[in-house]
Amino acid sequence: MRLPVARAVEVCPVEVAVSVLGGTWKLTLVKHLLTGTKRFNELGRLVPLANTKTVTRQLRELEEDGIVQRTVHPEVPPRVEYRLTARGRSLAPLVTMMNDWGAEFAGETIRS
Amino acid sequence: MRLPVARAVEVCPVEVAVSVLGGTWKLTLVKHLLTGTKRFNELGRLVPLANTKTVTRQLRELEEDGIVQRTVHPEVPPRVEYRLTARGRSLAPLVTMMNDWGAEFAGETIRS
DNA sequence: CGGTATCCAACTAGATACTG
DNA sequence: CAGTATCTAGTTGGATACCG
Repeated sequence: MRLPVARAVEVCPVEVAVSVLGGTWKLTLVKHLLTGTKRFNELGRLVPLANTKTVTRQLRELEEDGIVQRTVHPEVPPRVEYRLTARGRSLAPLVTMMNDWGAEFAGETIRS
Repeated sequence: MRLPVARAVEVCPVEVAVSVLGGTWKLTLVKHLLTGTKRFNELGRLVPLANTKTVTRQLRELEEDGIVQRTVHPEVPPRVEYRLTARGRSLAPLVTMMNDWGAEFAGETIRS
């Protein structure tokens, strides 16, 4: 995981996407951000199995990769907002497909 | 990674898909299998950065999850073929999207 | 509120060598 | 050919506590 883009693309562009999106919670975070700007603890509540450290790291990597934009509002108490960039919003169809495929898979698996 | 399906789906169906498909080479293997049945070393050559151990494990997990079917032909030398199941073929649109998105991402990233 | 720091367990991945 | 065995390095994730 986290192969440099330049190498990944030589093997296969699919690898690039896996490299950028492959963190355990990344696509779920993107999914929630597709419904609008969110604050840090809001995202944390939406992904209850991940702890703050994990959420922080994955958001920072998404930021580095230009998927997410982080805005700090200098207030007390602090307010930090996360929103998708244009590149992040371009993931909408992909997230929808993964969501549908995952729901289908879970339905079949749990029935059997 | 590799959250049990039953828990993942409670959080979000996207997590299910990530759990099943999130291995570093899994989607690339699926992509190559979409073009037809392949033998073990053929797949290995198509994913040159992964070693045999890694390819083996990821194929086995895909098999457990009903994405890939493994057929051993009792010959000398041995021949083992991997093909997608119906569930595996249902990933075709997803793989295409990831491929296109990855290519786009790499293009933008390398240019800048 | 939105994180960091620390420490630690578990898993992943790779190199290399070997086998039925 | 299609793996397995062994050993090791590196990454991910989690619990808990603390900070500006």
